[in-house]
Amino acid sequence: MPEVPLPGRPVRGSTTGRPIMAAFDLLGRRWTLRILWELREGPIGFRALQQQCDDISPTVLNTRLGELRAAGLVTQDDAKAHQLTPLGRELHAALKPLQKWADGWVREG
Amino acid sequence: MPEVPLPGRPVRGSTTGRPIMAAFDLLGRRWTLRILWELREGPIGFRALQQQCDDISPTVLNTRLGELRAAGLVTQDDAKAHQLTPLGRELHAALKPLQKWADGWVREG
DNA sequence: CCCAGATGCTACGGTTTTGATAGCAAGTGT
DNA sequence: ACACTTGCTATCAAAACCGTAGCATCTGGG
Repeated sequence: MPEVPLPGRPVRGSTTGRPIMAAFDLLGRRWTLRILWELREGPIGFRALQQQCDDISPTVLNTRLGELRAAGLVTQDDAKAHQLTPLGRELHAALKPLQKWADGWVREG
Repeated sequence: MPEVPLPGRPVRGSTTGRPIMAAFDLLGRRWTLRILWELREGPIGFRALQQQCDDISPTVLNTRLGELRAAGLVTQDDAKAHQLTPLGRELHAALKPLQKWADGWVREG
């Protein structure tokens, strides 16, 4: 896995360690936002999640899940199902305004 | 420029045209979130913006600015300075909760 | 027990994105 | 005229991403 961004440490594109920069690095990777989004309904298996994500390639899905786990946003239970941690759920909540914005984008853009 | 995501049309990773999916595609490209963030203080020239963004390569910066313009989030004035449109400012506002979340990430993660 | 099908992933190779560096054309100041 | 800045493009290399195949494990019959 190519270096997981965490707050308090330098990340791709910023050496300051500012948390928002770590978030930008993490979320600026393809599929990351989408995966977080699709995890909102609770625990889900690898293949089911893959389908929810429009058949994302298993390579990338697995990489992203690893990053999200390392970042403390996702866990995997005994049955191998993936789900959001409390922290992950908070992030999902923080993305709600984004959805609202996107809906407005249609009309204005 | 490789296909700018817009709401209402298929994008990378989703054919539904759902606005949030277009947003995920756009924001899931490297540097996009950061650039929006650094534009918050008003009009800024290309090279100054480049420096704000930790010396992002001009190739990518220019590509991203083009995408953001096509998406209606950024404009360029007569003096070539780049700035957020009203829509862009709304998006920036919608990202505020993300910053707040990131600050909490430090403590919990 | 044996087989078929499902599940969680990993290996591999090719394509696309991203990036570093150099540098040009136009504008500014002196 | 001259140096310097600014906005950006060209070129090539590195990294990320993707599609496909397939292996190992598990589950549910029969």
